[in-house]
Amino acid sequence: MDQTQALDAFGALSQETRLAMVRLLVRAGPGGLPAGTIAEEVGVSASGASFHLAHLERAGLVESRREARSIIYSASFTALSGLVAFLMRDCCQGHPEICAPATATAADAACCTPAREVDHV
Amino acid sequence: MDQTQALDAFGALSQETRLAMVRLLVRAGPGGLPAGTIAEEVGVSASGASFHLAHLERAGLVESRREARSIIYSASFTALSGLVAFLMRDCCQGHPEICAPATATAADAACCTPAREVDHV
DNA sequence: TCGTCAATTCAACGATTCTAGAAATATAGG
DNA sequence: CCTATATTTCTAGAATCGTTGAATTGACGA
Repeated sequence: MDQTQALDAFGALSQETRLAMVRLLVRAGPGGLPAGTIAEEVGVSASGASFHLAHLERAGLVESRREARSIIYSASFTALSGLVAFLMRDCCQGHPEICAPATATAADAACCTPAREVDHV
Repeated sequence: MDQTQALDAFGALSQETRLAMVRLLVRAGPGGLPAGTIAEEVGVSASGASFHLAHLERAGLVESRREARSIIYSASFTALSGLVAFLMRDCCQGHPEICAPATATAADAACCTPAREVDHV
């Protein structure tokens, strides 16, 4: 994730409807959800949902696939984790003590395995 | 960091000049930099810099203090780490395997101490 | 107090973004 | 082939954002 991609990602996440969509899709998991369900869930019109989902897809934060009559959108976990990494790199830059709270929070979320068990990417 | 604060933070970071300012201030460390230096460094007019710095301050990402004739801006490491935590929480939600790469990247940056040495915040 | 330097505020303008509804496209079933 | 469903595309208008230059405020030294 370079600065330009991060800029696009931040832009995409800086809008209430789109942030809600991403959070919804993260909760939904890799299976994703059809556009219509997303629209209903976040409370926007079909065309509005399409506009924002297209924006998110352009920014690389979600992916889409057609499935019969529906188009299924799912969160791009690769992009999200890349964005976290971008923020961490910048935030940590020479300030070890700073990032620790964030890492601790992640540990609190009881989902992130310790870094030492993970191969460097 | 709640959703509204995150929204403001993303909005603040979604603009080239402002992202550059934050990165500059992170590099500068807690000591910060005067507005004039920031303006020169990122290549914008004095009033433009003031506009964007005010925006960043409203979003809580930077802090300011007067020092003689200058106003010194510095990054809010608390806010930045809060933003990372927000993203981690959402990103990790039920997907342990996802956040690991981000954590690994942070470890690569050779700046984040292992979470177990840190008190939960 | 006056002049100067550092920074902010203000006003105007162009550009981008968001929203809403109508029309178009793609898929499936009868 | 016709109809219904799911979604996107198009168009237009309102709102927000970013930039610029001029005017203003605050702090300092002579």
